[in-house]
Amino acid sequence: MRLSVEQRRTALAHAALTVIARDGLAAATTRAIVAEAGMALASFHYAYESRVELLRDVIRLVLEGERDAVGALLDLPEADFATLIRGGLGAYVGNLREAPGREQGMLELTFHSLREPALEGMALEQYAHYRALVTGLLLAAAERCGMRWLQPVEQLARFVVTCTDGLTVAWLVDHDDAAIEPQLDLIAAALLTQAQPTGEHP
Amino acid sequence: MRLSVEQRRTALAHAALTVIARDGLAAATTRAIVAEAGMALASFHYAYESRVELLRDVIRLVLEGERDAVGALLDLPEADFATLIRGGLGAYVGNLREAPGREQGMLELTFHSLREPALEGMALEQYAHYRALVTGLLLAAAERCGMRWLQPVEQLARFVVTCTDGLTVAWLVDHDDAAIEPQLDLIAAALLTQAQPTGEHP
DNA sequence: GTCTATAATGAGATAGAC
DNA sequence: GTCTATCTCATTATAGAC
Repeated sequence: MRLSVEQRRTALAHAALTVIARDGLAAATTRAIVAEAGMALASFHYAYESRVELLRDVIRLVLEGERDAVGALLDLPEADFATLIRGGLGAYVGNLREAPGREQGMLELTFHSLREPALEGMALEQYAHYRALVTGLLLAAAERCGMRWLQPVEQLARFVVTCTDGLTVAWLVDHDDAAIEPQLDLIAAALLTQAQPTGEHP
Repeated sequence: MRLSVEQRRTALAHAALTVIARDGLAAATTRAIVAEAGMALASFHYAYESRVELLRDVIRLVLEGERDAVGALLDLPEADFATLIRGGLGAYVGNLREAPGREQGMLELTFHSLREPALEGMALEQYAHYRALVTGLLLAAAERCGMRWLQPVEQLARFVVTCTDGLTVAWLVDHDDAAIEPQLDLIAAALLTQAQPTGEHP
């Protein structure tokens, strides 16, 4: 069948993400990727200039997917503020447990971006995106519950991303579910100290 | 000059660590490592069975170095508890700023260990070591100030390692020194809520 | 547009002279 | 023990037939 360059690029980026999540970035050679996509090796270079050009698209692909996933979350359930915050953190861990290879793959891509000149700026873009998403969630949660944040939300979002990154590494290393819980409690408590009722919803 | 196998292994592990910190794990080929060590390629395989066998030694080398470095820290200065905790976190960030490539390299090694069957268990060993070191520091700080921890110190140590990992990723991505500070404050505050005076030092 | 075949390079590992 | 030279394999990328 005949595919447009755009279709081929999309298919390859998806295949690459699959391979990266399953086998790691180092194993995501062009050969492994085209095998996953069911294409001939030459088709890769017809669609992409080089492997790093594909990796840029992989990162952007994931960021788009996350925006959609978080967008669906913005319709927050009825719950008290503490439950909402703690539940949000728990939801991230749930996602991590469901797709650990994917989270590890994204961190591998981040580190690779930091070493590879051709990917300069991609890690920054990635993390600016993460923080923007969390900022949106923190604002939505506060509004939902008539609370306001006591320091710039961007700072708190950065703290949340820091914590989720750390939790990701820890869980990937030992898969210790029980050990995650008290950490989530500590993080949630730290966030709660940075919020107070607006007074508009008495 | 003639070197014993042991001397050669040590020299190669040190050279490997240098290359990994400077250029990344992916660039730490056997060729790059022997070049750094000023050896011939064949000498590598005289000392080591394979590349992964060397990587095991690299991880162990770093862990030993950290034990020594932390050992020197255990003689804690006279200071109030909050200052000590906050200062300890700040010290880690200082180390990160001084040797960012090294910290990135260690995370790359961790992820590589998780993907490479021949390195199975190394990541666990690495993180058990990190947590043990932090546990020692937390206990020493509490004792120094007549405080006791309100939950198992191992849990708190795990939380600290989680946070430092997250901070490492964040700082490696954007090198934003200013943005680190409020996060350290949040983390330190979270820890302080988990300690109280023993009453033995009133 | 798609494929097979192949170039060009760099990797880990080894043989064998000294 | 140490070296040069080489093997073998996997990689990215390209040429050129269809």
